[in-house]
Amino acid sequence: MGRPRVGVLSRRLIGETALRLLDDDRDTGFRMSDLARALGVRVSSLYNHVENKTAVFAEIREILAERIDADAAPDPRWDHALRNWAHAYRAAFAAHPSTVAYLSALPLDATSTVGRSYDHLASQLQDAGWSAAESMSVIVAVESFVLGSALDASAPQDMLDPGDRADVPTFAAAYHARRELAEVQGATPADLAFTLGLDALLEGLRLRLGRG
Amino acid sequence: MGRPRVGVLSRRLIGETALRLLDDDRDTGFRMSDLARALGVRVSSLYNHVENKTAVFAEIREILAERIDADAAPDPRWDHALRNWAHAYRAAFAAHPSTVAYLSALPLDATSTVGRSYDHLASQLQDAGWSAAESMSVIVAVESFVLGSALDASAPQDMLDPGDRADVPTFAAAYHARRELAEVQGATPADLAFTLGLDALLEGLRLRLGRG
DNA sequence: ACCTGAACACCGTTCAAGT
DNA sequence: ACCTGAACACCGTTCAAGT
Repeated sequence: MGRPRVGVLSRRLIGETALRLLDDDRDTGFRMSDLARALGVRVSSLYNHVENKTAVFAEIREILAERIDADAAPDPRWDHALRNWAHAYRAAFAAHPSTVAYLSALPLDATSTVGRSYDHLASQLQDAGWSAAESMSVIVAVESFVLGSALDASAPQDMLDPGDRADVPTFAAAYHARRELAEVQGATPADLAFTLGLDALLEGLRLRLGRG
Repeated sequence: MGRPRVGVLSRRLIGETALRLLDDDRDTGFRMSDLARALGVRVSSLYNHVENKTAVFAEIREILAERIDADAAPDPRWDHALRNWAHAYRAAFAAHPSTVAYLSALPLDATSTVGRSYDHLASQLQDAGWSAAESMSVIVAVESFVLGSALDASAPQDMLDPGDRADVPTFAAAYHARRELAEVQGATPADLAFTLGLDALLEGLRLRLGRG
């Protein structure tokens, strides 16, 4: 066949296709051969655009990072801006649960888009009175919470279910109470923990800033 | 060879050895063949004790969970108990950074030891005035933060380094300020974010409970 | 009940050949 | 510059044979 007249592949297209495959089949991940088939191409062609499979995941993260950056509504109040960012961040993962396990394993890096989000938030935090060093810690702390919550949310629903274990009665009761409360509120149990935790975290941060 | 007079392998021993291998070589993970060699045994022997490689990771988690449960100092004050648990949790991961990526990908489950920790904490939280449903959310929120922070801490030190990028000046300055502050305090940047975030989270939770 | 050796299966990656 | 086909390499897992 040789080189096609018009380029059929690109790093971005490969990433988008891989993301779609992950969404379609939550359990099994994707194989490079799946990816090639979905793109109407042979496996070896992929390697003209990505170094290896890890680079495909990195591209997926870049795609999600851009979405987060675009979706996070700016707000003049630093705590609201942080909250919006956290919600957009988590929503991106919630829309693609099966990516979480792969992306969280990739060490965070300062890719272009991620770096830009950091830059905006750091400015705003420092304007509000946080020191330069603290502003980084605040961002990383919120991001850590979001990532951990996304991992929790991506786990199978009944993964914590104590079932009929008699040795942990309080845990079992609390587990079912949380599940029922979530159902009533039309949310998932993971949503409840995320909202509760994020609100508490931001409240604690406000308080700390207020104290100087 | 056939069956040895005295059993040389066990699920626990396999897990402990795998944990040691992960500690020794941070980058590459371990192969089942590495594990067998370290145990003085052939690969196929392992499968008499573990179903597959994932089960080895599950055993590692069980080992760490027991350590966390043993190390978390109880305290009559619910917020201190939570804080001690969070610190023990993170310390376990800090001692074995290369496990974090693997274990965080394993969905949380209610293994015996983890379930027991949950049970104790849930009791204490409810005694302090949290509802049953809330007590679960509080525990999950704190655990999510710890896990996310552990992922952050396990990433290479300079992974966020914006380097000489001119497009993100505030981020770059904040990044270096945090690094210097950490050095002065004899901690890692990840430690600073963890402590700041955990304190804020607990402070926010105290406040929320106080408000009813 | 449990270790061994050999084979299998799967899949990521490489590379010379082609246009 | 980029797709193809074929081969390679690595490694997790299985299983009949042995004690």
